[in-house]
Amino acid sequence: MSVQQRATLDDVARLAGVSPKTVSRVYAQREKVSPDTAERVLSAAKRLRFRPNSLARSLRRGGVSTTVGFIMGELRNPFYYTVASGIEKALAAQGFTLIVATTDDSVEGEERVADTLLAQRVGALLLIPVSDDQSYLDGERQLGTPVIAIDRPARNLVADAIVLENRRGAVEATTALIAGGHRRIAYVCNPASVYTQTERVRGYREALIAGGIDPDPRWERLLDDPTAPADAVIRELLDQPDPPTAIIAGNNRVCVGALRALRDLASPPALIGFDDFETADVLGVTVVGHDPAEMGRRAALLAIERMADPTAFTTQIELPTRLIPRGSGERPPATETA
Amino acid sequence: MSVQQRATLDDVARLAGVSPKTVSRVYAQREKVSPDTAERVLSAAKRLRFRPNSLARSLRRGGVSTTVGFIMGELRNPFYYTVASGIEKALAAQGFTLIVATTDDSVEGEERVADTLLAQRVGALLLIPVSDDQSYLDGERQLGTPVIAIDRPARNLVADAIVLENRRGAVEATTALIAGGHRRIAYVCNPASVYTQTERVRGYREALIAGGIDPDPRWERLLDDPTAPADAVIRELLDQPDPPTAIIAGNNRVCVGALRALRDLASPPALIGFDDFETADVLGVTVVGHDPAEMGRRAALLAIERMADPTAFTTQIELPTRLIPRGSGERPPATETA
DNA sequence: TTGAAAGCGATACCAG
DNA sequence: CTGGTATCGCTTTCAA
Repeated sequence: MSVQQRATLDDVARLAGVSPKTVSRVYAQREKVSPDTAERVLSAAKRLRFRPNSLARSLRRGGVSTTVGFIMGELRNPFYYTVASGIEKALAAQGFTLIVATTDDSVEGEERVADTLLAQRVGALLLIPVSDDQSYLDGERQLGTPVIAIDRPARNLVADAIVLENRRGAVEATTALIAGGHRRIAYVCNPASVYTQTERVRGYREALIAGGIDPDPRWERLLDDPTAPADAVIRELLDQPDPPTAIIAGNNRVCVGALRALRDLASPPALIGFDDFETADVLGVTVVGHDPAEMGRRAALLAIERMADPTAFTTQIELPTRLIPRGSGERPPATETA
Repeated sequence: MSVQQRATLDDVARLAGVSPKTVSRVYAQREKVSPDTAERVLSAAKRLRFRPNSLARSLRRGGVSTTVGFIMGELRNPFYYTVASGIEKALAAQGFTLIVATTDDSVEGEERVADTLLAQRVGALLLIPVSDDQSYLDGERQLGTPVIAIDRPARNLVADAIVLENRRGAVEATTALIAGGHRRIAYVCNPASVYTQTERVRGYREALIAGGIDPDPRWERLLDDPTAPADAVIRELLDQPDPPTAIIAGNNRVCVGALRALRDLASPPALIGFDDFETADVLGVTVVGHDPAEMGRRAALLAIERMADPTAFTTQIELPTRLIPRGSGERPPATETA
């Protein structure tokens, strides 16, 4: 079984009886070639099963890269992959391909995979920051590789960012619970020391104060322990005297954990989750929803724009959230004397 | 704001006072360089923020590609992205990067993105076949690019495949329902004309016959209409006289649809889904589970193996499924006279 | 409209 | 152990 050679541009040129450059022109958009020769070239290319090598094309200094890198925590997280899906679609529509790399949400992982991606000479780098310091990317940025942070802004780095209106979303959820008659409203999240959560916690507290309620640490569970199971945390929260009558889950992980903890309760507290998830409607879970795919799409479009002009000013784009009532958030507080 | 140049291997060589080839050796594993010069080179590289260009490295004829392409239907489908996650992890562990491309489950899409990926000179191509003819990849395979089909075998192409024991899983589910006293057991899937479903339907029918029950078209809904909402199909199924007392959902989409249709029923039929999903335990759904991440991992490992030796014989690997009882599948048939 | 020659960044071959 | 030289596949001047 003989392994043949791959046909190159020169092979095509030879067969078509033209110069390599002419073949190149045929494949380059908006370069003039007489229709006659173009056809000769194309048929030769077809005969040889020629496929232009985009590696070689990108090699040239300042050559156009056709790839974009995306660094994410892990592919199994619904939020992450939905963002990835939005990115991929938007890129593909413009002829770019997506290289994904995951960090397992670890700080070392982030820098390591960034290195790999940059070695591939991606035209732009999209990332959901894990580390609280992206200054290691500054050299690359100065070299002209645009960096776009998603979901949380980059730290110590000039970069565009696409984030959510986290604070506003939290205010809306909290206000709705207050309007529903709740006074003891808990907020649970894990991890807590990330941008999205600090913003959401801030909104939660602001809304409490606006509603005439003093924020109380007893109702806050701001964890930073990847191993802490959310359902256990929720159970502990509800086991205290004077338990909260409503819970806001800071992300979908915690929300699913809360569902596990609440499923067997006779009169469960109200529950509002952050981030929508596929079976939330079946489960009747009220959430602060947003559109992760749209985040990805916007990030990809911005990346393409920046690749065209890396010197432009960077911006931070905030995407809206909206409260989606499905039942769990509309439960009234259990009557005290029941 | 001046855009600087990226440091090259030659720059590093110049600064370290050695030849380019020596720098190259430092970065190539298992090439002998005196520790003294190696250190000089590395410090020079660091000063210049040098990052080897893997594009240039792969350009050389027979050069080692560091990328693997994965063609999938769409990134939002839990099954697909879990597979992708397994692939990515396994690849990253060995220094490869993953390029993903999605087809929106369309036949034209598959060939189009395969083209893009091959233009990137991926070292191997993994795909979940959509088209029923992958012969368009044969040229590339002969050129030495291994192709690995996941979930369903490739058609008209010599390629490795990693699939599930679909038939066995369907037999197990059906047999369990029969053992539970069910006689009218429905099977619903959409799309139906894909390998996994034809296998599962076959297993379903075999198990019925083995249990002394004649397969009956009235209980089969083998759809091929992407727009048909699963919940409507289930409702229609249950509305007929003499409705089934148990339903097997051929994939997770249909299963979630079934949940929507069944949620308000007083005495819902038993339900077993194919494919596990995140909130299945919360919802108490019995499923024929498997491990999509493991499929991805195995596919990636096989790809790496084949890249090292593309002339090896191809194989088909079957991965096990297992019935996970969670309640919905254990419901007894409603008493006829209730 | 077409072609010749140089070069992108790294590696392999063969000497030293 | 180290260094020249050709080369991978394509694109960009600059001429013709």
